[in-house]
Amino acid sequence: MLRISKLTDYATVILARMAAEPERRFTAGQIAGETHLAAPTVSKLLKQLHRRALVNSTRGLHGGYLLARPAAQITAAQILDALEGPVALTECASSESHCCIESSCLVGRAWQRVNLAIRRSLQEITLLELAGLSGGGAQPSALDRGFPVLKRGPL
Amino acid sequence: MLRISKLTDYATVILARMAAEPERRFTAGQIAGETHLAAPTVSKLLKQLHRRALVNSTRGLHGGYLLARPAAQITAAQILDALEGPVALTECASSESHCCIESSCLVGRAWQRVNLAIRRSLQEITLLELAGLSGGGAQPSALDRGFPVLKRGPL
DNA sequence: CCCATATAGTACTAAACTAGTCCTAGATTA
DNA sequence: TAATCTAGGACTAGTTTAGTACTATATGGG
Repeated sequence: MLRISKLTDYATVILARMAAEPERRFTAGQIAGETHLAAPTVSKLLKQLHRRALVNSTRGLHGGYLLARPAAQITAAQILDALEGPVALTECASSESHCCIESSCLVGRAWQRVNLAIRRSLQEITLLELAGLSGGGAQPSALDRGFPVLKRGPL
Repeated sequence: MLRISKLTDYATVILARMAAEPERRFTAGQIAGETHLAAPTVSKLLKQLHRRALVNSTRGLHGGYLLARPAAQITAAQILDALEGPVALTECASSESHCCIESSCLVGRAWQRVNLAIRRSLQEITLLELAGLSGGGAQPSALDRGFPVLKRGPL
């Protein structure tokens, strides 16, 4: 039903790999080898993640990539936004669209709210949890505590 | 970020229109005219909705379509399933896929859970709410009561 | 100074999917 | 039996996605 693109999925795999060794500087080739993803694809995605400030990069010999901030501070929503942009569930849910049936459309607002709800849920999921590193501490993760993922509260 | 196809969106528009007059038998042409959607598209979608048992049809003169059950008993999840199938957020979240990086993939399970969470939220939204007909009674809708949309409870 | 190793950015191609159209067949009723 | 409706499938054009290739730029070591 709902889908994220393969590339976005790959990006989470890449970021999860990096999250597992936060101190290590990875080259694109290393990540490709260790995740079994194609090298050019990994490279392309890392560039994009860099542009969106999810990873830091250093060029040249001994260069590579590092997470821009701790995995606990990177959310699923940020990753999706970085790769797929602020696209919405439906076209008319995006900012400046004007679909031609707008006047007779009863549904638009409802989808927007569903959309917002899903966004919120994705904002509560961190890379730490996506990477399966949430630790099992006293503080259960959004994914583990049964569920929100969505928070109660005013829309 | 997340997207449903235009056709799915159209389908909700169609169903919402029908929900507004539950007693009335609509022809495909009427719905097209009243929603400003293209007639062949409406026809195609209604056929599909019929196959998935969301609407009843009668052929012949004075034939047409009716909702198969009250709008309150049709959920957003059912509509999405009818049109887009049980596709999942990622490929590996679907039933019988085996992606080649499975062994080194840390992320799969997490996406599956996110996926499930979103499904649940969609199951709580009825066509009545999508159509903006939820009435404003004493019982606030899933969309209006601030939010779940996701229910607390074990995953 | 020059070369090897990295990332940065852009352009391009092939494949897959989506949206939309058209045509033929079957059912119902006046 | 003719008119009106749905059923089903085939087909086409357009868009999006995934993947590749190429050039430019930065860094550090011999």
